[in-house]
Amino acid sequence: MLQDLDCRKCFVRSSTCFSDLLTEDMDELVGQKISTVYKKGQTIFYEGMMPTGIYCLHKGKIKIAKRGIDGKEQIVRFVLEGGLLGIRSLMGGRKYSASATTLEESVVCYIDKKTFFKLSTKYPDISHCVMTLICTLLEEAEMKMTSLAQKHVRERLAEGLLVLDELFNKPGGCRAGDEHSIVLTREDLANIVGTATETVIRLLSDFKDEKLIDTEGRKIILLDREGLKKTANNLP
Amino acid sequence: MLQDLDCRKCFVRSSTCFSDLLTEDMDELVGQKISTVYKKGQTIFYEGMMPTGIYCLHKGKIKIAKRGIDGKEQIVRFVLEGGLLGIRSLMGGRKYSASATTLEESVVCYIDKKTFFKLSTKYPDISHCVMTLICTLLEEAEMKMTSLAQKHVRERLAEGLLVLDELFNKPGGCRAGDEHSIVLTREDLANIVGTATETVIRLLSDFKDEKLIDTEGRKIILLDREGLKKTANNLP
DNA sequence: CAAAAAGCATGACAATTGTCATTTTTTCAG
DNA sequence: CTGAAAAAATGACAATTGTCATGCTTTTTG
Repeated sequence: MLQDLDCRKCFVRSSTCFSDLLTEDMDELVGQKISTVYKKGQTIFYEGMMPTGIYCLHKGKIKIAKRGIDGKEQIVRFVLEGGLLGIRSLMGGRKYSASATTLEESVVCYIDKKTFFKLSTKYPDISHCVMTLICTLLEEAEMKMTSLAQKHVRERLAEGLLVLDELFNKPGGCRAGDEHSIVLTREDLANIVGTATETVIRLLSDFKDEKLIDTEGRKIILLDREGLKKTANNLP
Repeated sequence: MLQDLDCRKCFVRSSTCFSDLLTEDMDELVGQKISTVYKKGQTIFYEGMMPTGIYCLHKGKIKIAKRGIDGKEQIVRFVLEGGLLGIRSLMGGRKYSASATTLEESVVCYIDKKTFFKLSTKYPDISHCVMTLICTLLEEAEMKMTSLAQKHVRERLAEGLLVLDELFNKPGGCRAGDEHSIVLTREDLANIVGTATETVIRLLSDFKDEKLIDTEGRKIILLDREGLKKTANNLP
């Protein structure tokens, strides 16, 4: 647990639902929230647990994944700095339907549901922000459903690489915005795209032969994003 | 267009977000809403259009489907009597990401977004109901993503039949609640499950040989739901 | 009610993808 | 920095699924 994180000075707060709070409410938030450091690979909450609040990601990267068939996991989405964890389950009044696991050392702030609901009742902007977020997630989920249902693995992998690049290397992002690279295990990639690890490895080799990507150990560097769009069968 | 539908007497209203309105607001709703009859196969809104309000389904069945690869459609969900159409797009302030098409003759009431937002601001229950609805849709979408990513077509089809049966034949539902049957084209089934029509046809023959289902023309009758659960690889 | 259209069924074959086994390489922790 | 553990790579083969072509049946509609 960390004592010295002050939301008032939090550099990701402007990109969260809590960007505009009155001083008194900000003080309450600072007093209530509990910040915790998680090491790489640690799990913040597990599928099946009942939420008692929400988590706001101060630093790090999180994967949200469901238990699938025979213990194989399905990665549903990622959360980056400034993002909320567990909001869908809390708002829907349901158990977590997926677990949240860190991809790297991360700092997470827990906000009690009582505090959160009090704030969201007082600030319509918070409710609105949460509603917009969940609507976006649903739209993305439906797009992904369509890809999974209709595209071949090769197309889905190309698409997945492009989506991950957009997500992890966006200009305002946390990392060197210039290099278009992705660092994930091939197993995680397989669990995003919905295929076997071996298939991902083989297809990545193909992509490499076709000069679409390059690899350095685990790291995948996108060389030809237009080419990837074509192989992803993404029209524009 | 229909003139004589009165929300105050609407027999599905109790199952909608508008179950409790003051008389004055109910009067306004009756005045504002526009009811339209759509014939089987007609489309209420198209993917890509900007929503200007929401639709409430008074009577009938609607499929919500996205344009996928090479014009193949992906059925994202169904809406039954009392359900809302286009709510995700309206709340998210985005274009429709899917189209809504009737599966049978249907009566749909259109509510202007101004009226809807006015009501939802006045009645927190409406906002809450909408939030819960969208959270449920997201949870379902993520489950479906996992199935599409991890299960074989055979398992997905068995699962799909069970889900459709739950949906269309629920006890309080509109149809003979006793017969567990599904009436959809094999193409629609393929577009739910994410496969080719021929594969659905072949697998349905297999299921018939295995006494899991029976068919009468287009109609599919579920004979052995426990057996279907097993072949769907659904544990409980 | 009958014609036209839409949907269903089936066969043959090819392409895609999964599985398992083994070796090599990279990553991580002490 | 180094050794153990995890991940990546590769081969061989089998199973699943998609595609195309064709004929038959059911459904729809005037």
